[in-house]
This record gives sequence, structure tokens and C-alpha cells, in this order.
Amino acid sequence: MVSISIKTINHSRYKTTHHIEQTSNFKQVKLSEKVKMEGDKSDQKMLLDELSRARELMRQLTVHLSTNESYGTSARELMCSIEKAFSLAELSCFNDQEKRSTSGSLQSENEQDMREMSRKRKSLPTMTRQIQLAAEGEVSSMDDGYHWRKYGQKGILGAKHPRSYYRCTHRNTYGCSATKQMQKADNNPTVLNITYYGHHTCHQKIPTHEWQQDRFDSEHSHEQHHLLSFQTELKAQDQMSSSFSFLSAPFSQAQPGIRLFSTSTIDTRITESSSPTFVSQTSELKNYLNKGKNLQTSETELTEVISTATSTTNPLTVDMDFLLDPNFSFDDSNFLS
DNA sequence: CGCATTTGACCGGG
DNA sequence: CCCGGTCAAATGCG
Repeated sequence: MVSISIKTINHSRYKTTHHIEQTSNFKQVKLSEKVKMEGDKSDQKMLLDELSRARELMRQLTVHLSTNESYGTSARELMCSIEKAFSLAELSCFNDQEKRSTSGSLQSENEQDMREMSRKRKSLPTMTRQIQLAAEGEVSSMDDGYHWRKYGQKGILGAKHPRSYYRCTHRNTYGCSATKQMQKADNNPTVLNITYYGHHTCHQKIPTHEWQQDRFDSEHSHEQHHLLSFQTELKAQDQMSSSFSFLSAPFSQAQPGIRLFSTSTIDTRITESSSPTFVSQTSELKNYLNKGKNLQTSETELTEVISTATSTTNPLTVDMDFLLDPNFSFDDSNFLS
């Protein structure tokens, strides 16, 4: 299960006056962007809309095709691909937006300031993006197209699993301050929460083909092979549990040998300015088509991150059935450029 | 040897 | 002083 939710974070700890100024500037920039966004539809928004539409259509199609084994598998794969494309598009939009906002008035600091800021800025995540995704193994979720280097791991109070800290590998070479944190969900260790902070100032994203090549090499397989192994795993999975209820707690223990099984975005919850309350997951699905629409404007607001998608109790499993994800297909990394 | 990860120390905010 | 985040020395790995 990979559920992705994107939210903006309102960090209430803006300490110095300097930061406060930045914050207000930040909001101004954002507001003007919002107005602009509402005016003309950006390409990115259109992209998100279209992908969202494709996703919904694919979802419906998958339902129909699920009765046929091979068609159903292909449909799930395609569904997964679309999900990831959508997620990557969202990530791209977010990064662009953040770049725009930070390249303006905020970036007018000299290097000294930047250096001083660098420490604070991480804890001061201006606007950050949070992705939550679950993964069987951990590998797939790491493959978001960027090079990350782990720099710390800490046990968090009240959390079962430690939190891992990553930063962009090219931080020194390119001053890229992007950061992410990963932590397994308490209730389901197959759910991995990933929080992204900052944006990539480096352009060291792995080029699409290389990246794919890397992945293929590392997995010793070509696309067909992928499909095959996927189907194999699918069957194995079927034998273990009658349905792909990825969110059920026993699922994690039920398949130690199967790696990298994940369904894709179920929950892309984007909220407006006020802090998002828990929407029932089913209604979220109904709102699929609206999500892309909300994205652009919602991200211009500073809202609070609310951790979601770790819920194992919600009736998500119904829709999970056709959201299976063989994990190998972050194919459209050009979205990130 | 040059990279990454691990892991306890360290630091600063609350 | 606690806690979350980061540093950096040690260690691992190709």
C-alpha cells in the first residue's frame, strides 16, 4: 500500500524576527501565486487534473477487468503506474512552487546568512511536503528519483519504530538542502511515513533512463521479467491472504519473503487552509477528481501536517484490491525535473 | 580508497 | 533536563 498525502506544514516555531519577516514574505508570495493560479490554469495543474482523471477512469476500468486474471494484473499495473505518475507530478509541482517562492525575496540573503540559516532552516521547514507511503520492503519507497544520504536515526518518544534522517547527497557540492525523514508507522510496520523537507536546489536527480537502468540492473530484470515476477508474487500473495488487504495488520507478518509489494496512492488528501480533519476514506475516493484541483491552491496555504493513512482500521481495503503495485515503476521521473 | 551507513555524542529549543 | 535533530568518528562495503 502506498498512500500519499501532501500537505503543507505550518511550523509555529519561527523564532527570530528575521524568520518572522521571512514568514510574512513567504505568505505574500504565496498569496500572489494563488491569485495567479486561480486566473490561468498552469500546465502543472492541467497535468494533475488529467492524471487525476486518468486515475479515476483507470480505477473504474480496473474494477471491470479484475475478473480476468491477466487483464486484472495489467490493469493493476497500469493503475499503479498512473498513481505514481500522479504522485511524482505532485512532487514536481510542489518543488517548483517552493522554488519559486524561495527564489524571490527569501533568497536575498547573503552567504553568511544562508550558512547561519542552514541549521535553522531545516527545523524551520518553511513549507514542506509530506509524503506518506507504505512499502513492503523499504527499497521501493526510497526510489523517489533523488540521491539521499542517511545522516541519523533516532528513536522517537512514543513511537515504536525509529526515525531515519536523510539529506540530499549533493548537499555539499550543490548546497542542496533537501531533507527527508522516514519512519515506520506504529500500527503497521509495512507503512512507511516519509516526510520531505525543503526542495532540491541541486539538479542531480538521476536522469530517467539511467535511473531506470539502475533499477533494472539492480533487480536483474527487464520489464517483462518484472511483470512475470510480479505475477508470481501476486499469486503467492493470493495464497497467503485472500485479498490484498494491505492495511490489515497481519499482512506484514504474512509475507516476509515477498518484497516490494505495495499498492499505490489511495489517499491523496489535500486540504485547504484550515487544518484537515479526518475525512472518511471512502469519501476521499469520491473526491479523487477534486484533489488535483485543490492541490495548487491548498499548497499555497500554510496548514498543519496531520499524519494520516496509517489507519489500519478504515475500510480502505475495499479499494486496495486493485491498487496493487509491483514497485518497479517510478518510470516518469522526468516529472521531477 | 572513496563512498555510504551506523551510532553515540552533541546541541539547542521548549 | 528532555527530546528531536544533527554531527562526526567508526565502521562497512564495493
